[in-house]
Amino acid sequence: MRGRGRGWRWRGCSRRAVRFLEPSLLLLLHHGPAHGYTLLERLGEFGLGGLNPSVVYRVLREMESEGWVVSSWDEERTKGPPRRVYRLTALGDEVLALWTQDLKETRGLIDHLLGAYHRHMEEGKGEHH
Amino acid sequence: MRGRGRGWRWRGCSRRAVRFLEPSLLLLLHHGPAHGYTLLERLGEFGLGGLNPSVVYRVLREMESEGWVVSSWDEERTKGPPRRVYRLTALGDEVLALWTQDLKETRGLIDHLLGAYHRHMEEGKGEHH
DNA sequence: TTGACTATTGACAAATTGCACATAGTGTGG
DNA sequence: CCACACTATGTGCAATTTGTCAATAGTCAA
Repeated sequence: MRGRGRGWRWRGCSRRAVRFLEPSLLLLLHHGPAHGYTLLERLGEFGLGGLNPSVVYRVLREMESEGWVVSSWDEERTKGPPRRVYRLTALGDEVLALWTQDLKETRGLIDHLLGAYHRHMEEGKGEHH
Repeated sequence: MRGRGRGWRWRGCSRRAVRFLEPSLLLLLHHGPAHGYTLLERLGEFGLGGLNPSVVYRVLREMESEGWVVSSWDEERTKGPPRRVYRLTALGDEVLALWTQDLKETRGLIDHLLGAYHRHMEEGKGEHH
């Protein structure tokens, strides 16, 4: 059903994207308060473009229920319906720091994997037994 | 319910581990055929120790149904019940190569995120607004 | 008043993951 | 022989996570 090409790649990319959603949002909010919709658009900067808006809004509400961010309705009415403004809390600040630790560990794992792969490729000339 | 400490960390680690399971197994099998149980133990080398065996066996069977590996029962009886021997297929070899590409992309995302974080920390002295 | 665009939310199906237990062979001590 | 520990794999289901579709709602312009 997902022989290789699309299925495989889509699966990998999508799940990867979701994993980086929280730290990306926290980082964006570290620059200052922002609307959900704005965040949604700026996620492209982190390679997370094209995510389903529902997913992003849901994660934002979850982060609020964790106390990492707080939201309030934006008073100034521009075009469109009322918008939520999210801003980082002190806890969210800490969590972002923890996330960077986690990301460093993850990068370490990746480096180890890729290192082992390339070493083995050079030794064995890419042959598998 | 998962205020911060354990819940957060466990969640992150466990899910991360599972994400690296497939490439790790493929890489281990790239060195040569192996039993599921052996693979299970050697996963520690990639920081994936302590995974529930069921999870690993399940992924192995999934990879077989994808055609990335093939298995057969080991004839030589040692201590314990019959064991499956898994070996990589040519397709599995290709998929491993694709996985390394994916891992490199992922590392790129992480680098970008961490880079942005540290740059912003230096500029703004770690203050959030 | 219709349609397009901005913004957010809700509900439910589909996929993934964790866990507890089932099965099964072999070796060891009493 | 029996109980137990250790090796090895597999099954089934509950819990969690993720994807998708549609609902709501305000503004603007033709």
